[in-house]
Amino acid sequence: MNVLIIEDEKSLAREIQTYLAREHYLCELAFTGRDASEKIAVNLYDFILLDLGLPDYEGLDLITEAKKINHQAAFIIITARGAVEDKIKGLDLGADDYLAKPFALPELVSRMNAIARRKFGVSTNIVEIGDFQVNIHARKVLCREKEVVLTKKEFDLFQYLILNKDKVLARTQLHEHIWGNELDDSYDSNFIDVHMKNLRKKLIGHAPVHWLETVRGVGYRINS
Amino acid sequence: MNVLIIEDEKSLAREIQTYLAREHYLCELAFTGRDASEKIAVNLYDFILLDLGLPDYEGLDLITEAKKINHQAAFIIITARGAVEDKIKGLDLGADDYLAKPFALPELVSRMNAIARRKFGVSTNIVEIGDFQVNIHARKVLCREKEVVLTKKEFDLFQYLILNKDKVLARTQLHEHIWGNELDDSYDSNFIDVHMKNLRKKLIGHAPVHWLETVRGVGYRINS
DNA sequence: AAATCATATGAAAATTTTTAGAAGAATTCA
DNA sequence: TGAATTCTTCTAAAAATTTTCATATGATTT
Repeated sequence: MNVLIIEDEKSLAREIQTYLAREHYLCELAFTGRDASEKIAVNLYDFILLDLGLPDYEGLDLITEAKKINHQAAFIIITARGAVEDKIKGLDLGADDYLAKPFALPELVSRMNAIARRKFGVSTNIVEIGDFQVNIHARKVLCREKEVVLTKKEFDLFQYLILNKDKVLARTQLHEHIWGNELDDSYDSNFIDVHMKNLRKKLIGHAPVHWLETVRGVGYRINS
Repeated sequence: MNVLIIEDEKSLAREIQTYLAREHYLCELAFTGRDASEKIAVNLYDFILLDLGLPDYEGLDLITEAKKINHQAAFIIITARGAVEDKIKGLDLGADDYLAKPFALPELVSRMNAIARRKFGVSTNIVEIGDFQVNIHARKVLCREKEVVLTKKEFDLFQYLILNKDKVLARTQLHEHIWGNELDDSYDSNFIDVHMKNLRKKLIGHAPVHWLETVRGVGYRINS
C-alpha cells in the first residue's frame, strides 16, 4: 500500500513513516502543500494522511483537489485536538477517518488496516497461492508450516505478481515497480530473470509452482 | 477497445497512448480538431478522449458533432483545472466522465475500465469469439476450459484481428501493427500468412473457426 | 481447360529468448 | 571494519519462436 504523508512537522512525518514501514506501508513524505499537490498529480496513492495545519495551503483545498485527481485514495485527516475539529467533522469532506493529535501510532495503523479492509477488500494480509501462504504485511511466505525465506527483491517480485494475478507483467513493469523510478530507453539487463530464477528455485524447494509461468517474449504471470 | 485521443500537446498525447497501450486500449491520436473530426467520421471508436483546449476548434462543437456520427462512443473530457470547469459541468454535454489536468494515468485507466463495464457491459479484459475466450491481460486463450497455447506473434495477430472485428486487415497493416515499425517498400514475405496458418491450426484443434476468414487479394478478417 | 495468381503448407535455417552458473559490486549487519 | 548476504552483470548453453523458402493447393480469369 502506498501512502502519502502530508505533514509539515518533519520529525513527526518521519516517525510515522518509520512506524508504517514496519507495518509494510510504503510511505512518501510531503512537507508542504505545494509538494503534496505535485506528488498527488503524479502518483496514485492508496492512503493520503493530511495534517490540516499546513502553512502554505488551505488543507481543505488540498483535499478537494486530491479527490478530483485520485478518487480512490483513502483520506485520513490529522488535526490538532479541539481547535477546528468539530467544524471539520461537520464538513462533508469525504475523509475516511479523522485523528486528533497527539495520537498513538498503533491506533493509526489499526484504523488504516480497517480502511484497507473496507475500501480495498484486502480482508487479510494473507494471500494463498498454490501451496503457499503469503503474508503481505509481515513479508513472510509459508509452505505447510515451514517458512520460505525470500530476499527483499524476491519478495517484492513475488508480491507484485500475486497482486496482479492473471495478468502478464512485462519485465519493464516489474522493473519499474521494484525500482520505483522510470526506465531508461536503453534498458538491457536480465536481473529480473535472475531474481525470478532464484525465487522459483526457492519455492520449488517446498512445493510445485506450475502457476508461476514465463510468458515467452512478454514477461511473467501467476495464474490463480 | 479503440480510443481516439484528441490532444494538441503531442508529448502528453503520446504518453497517454503508451500507458493505455499497456492496458490494452488501442489508441489513435489527433492533434487538431480538424484531424479529429476526420478520424471520427471514418472510424468507430469506443472511447473519445477530448482535451478542451484545442486551438483550431471549439471543443464543444466537436462533441456534438461526434455524438451525431458515433453515438455509442464514451466521451471523456479533459480540461485545465479550474478555468472553465464549472461551466462545462453545467452544460449537458453528455460526457461520460471529466478529468482535470493534471491527472494520474492509472486514474484515467480505472475510470475507463469503469465506463467500459457500465456502458458496454464488458470487462475490457475478456473477449469472446466463437467458442473461444480471449483474456487480453493474461494473454491466454481458452476453449471450453482448455487452454490454447499461442506464441507471442500468434497472440498479437489474434488480438489485433479481434479488436478490429468485422474489418478486413491488410497484411501490411497487420505487419505494421505487430512489428511496430514502418514497412520497407520492398515488403515481400509471407510470414503473416505463416503465422495465420499456425494460429488457425492451433485454434481448429479445439473448435471450428469459420469466423476467421481470408479475404482474397486483401487480407484477413474476423467476423463477429 | 489451361494459365495465372494468391494463399496454404511443411520443413529447415536464422534469430530471439530464457535458463543457469558463476563472479564481481554493493549493501547490510555485527 | 570485516564478514556475510544480497544484488547485478556477464557468459554460454538450451529451448522456443520467428522467418525464409520451396512447393502444393485452390481460386479466378481467359
